[in-house]
Amino acid sequence: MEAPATENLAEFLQHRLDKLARWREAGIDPYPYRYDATHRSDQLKADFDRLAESKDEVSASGRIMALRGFGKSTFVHIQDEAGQIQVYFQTNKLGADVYERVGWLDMGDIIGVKGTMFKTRTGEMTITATSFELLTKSLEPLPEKWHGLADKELRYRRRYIDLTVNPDVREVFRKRAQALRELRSYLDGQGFLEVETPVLQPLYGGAVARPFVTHHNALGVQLYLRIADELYLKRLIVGGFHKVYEVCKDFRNEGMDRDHNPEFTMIEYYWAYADYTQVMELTRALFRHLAEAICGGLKVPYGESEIDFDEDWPQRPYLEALGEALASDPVGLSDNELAELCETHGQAAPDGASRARLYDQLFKLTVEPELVSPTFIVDYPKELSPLAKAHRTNPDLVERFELFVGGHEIANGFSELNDPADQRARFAGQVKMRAGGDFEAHVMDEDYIRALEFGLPPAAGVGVGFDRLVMLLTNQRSIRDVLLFPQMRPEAPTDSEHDAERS
RNA sequence: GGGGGUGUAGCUCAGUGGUAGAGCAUCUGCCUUUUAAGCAGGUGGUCGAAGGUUCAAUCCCUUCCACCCUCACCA
Repeated sequence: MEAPATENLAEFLQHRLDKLARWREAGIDPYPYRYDATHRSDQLKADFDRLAESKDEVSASGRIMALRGFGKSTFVHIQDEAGQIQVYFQTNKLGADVYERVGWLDMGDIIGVKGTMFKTRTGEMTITATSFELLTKSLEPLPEKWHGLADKELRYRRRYIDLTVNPDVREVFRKRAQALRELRSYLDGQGFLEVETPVLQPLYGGAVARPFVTHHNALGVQLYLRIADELYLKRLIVGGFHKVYEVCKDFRNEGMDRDHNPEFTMIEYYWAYADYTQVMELTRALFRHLAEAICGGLKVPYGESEIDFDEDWPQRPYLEALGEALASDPVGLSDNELAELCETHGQAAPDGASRARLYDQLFKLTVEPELVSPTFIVDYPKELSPLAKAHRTNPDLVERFELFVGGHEIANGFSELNDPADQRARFAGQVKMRAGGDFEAHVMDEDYIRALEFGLPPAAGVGVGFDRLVMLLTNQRSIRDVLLFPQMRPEAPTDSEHDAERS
């Protein structure tokens, strides 16, 4: 165990250990095995009138979050998953011997209480204890009770404390679980089959990103943690499933910021015999369902503004949206002119940037920040999308959409490219970019081409950034606030650990 | 990687080139319907780390570390 940093902490720990010893000396195990409470705190409150009237014996368990002693009586708030309930200990109710043990309790201890319900003079619903048990002794101090734990680093590193003292954090993760549940039931209801595909992949693909690399000893091969599930899910469409989806943990070996964590959750769904207009409609219906289920309505507060999932969701062609923002047709501009525009909009393009890349940068600078209410940007240039099918009316474009909400990209989908020759050519283009130093470009995936040669029916698919969706639904501005344990730099080893490593 | 910020008691935060502060928590005492309990008295600090300047550094300088914000990278 880590040594206490200061005298104060050492003293604190010693006091707790002394009390722990007192329980043991009294023949009581301070870490017993189970406790069966009759009620949760919210149930006691909801059913209070009946319970107070009948004087039925109730029991509850939880962590002591407040403790006020008055000599021969003591008030305690215990907190369970649903909230807090007050407990009242009195000498003449418990007897002097049992009441003495109340003095062995501390903030943070976990106890079980039996008693009956009543209201104090100030009207608070309270259990008056007829007996109680220590369920777990706590040896660490809780943070300050009024301000809670505010330090973000400590909140992320010691999420268990954050969850204990900050109830709204618990609420965010309840909503996250609810969103996932609703998403599954919605897709299941639409006839989608939930599947699981490999996290460890011999080739990575389906997105433009650098992978985490690992090694399998038995096979003696290099493997990659998946960056996307796309190519496996489409193989399943080849295999005859009509509608599949996966809740995918993906891994990308890239920078971290407010919108990016190296591991994150993507929802991908693929629908055979459908095109991108149909998956757009499905995505819209899914998001509206989630907003209603999680937020209780289609108008969702987000920061200073509000996101309205109820309005029509406009579909704006990529080049048209870009053209409007630039006040000239981007197709008619030379690469040099595009690069100059990047500069005038505040950010120079990297040297030798491809045309698609210049478009992309201009789009991010001018169009993307404006897309607060849900908007589909559709029909992207081909170079940006090596897995999307060419547009049925314009061979320079692909049938692809990205959904923007709150200024962030939330979903991305397209009519799937199913012509094996075209796919091979696109992969070849990617391989060339890769040879040119672009480590994020796709690699050639022969097995995937073979699957297409076997025959992928017309299909469309979507990837949804689930963490970002949860950010919208819970009004959080950082991805770290919707991940229970966001990626952090490992803590520096303590001196003792350091010594242990050296010896 | 660039720019900005933060780091002082367990927690939330003040503060100063000359022996370190508050509130809460903690400890002791009093108190049987309290509730940010109260009253009285205590304990608790390598002022993120290492160097430097200085008679003297928590404060000024340099470097480093962690975290936050921002830009870049990143579908």
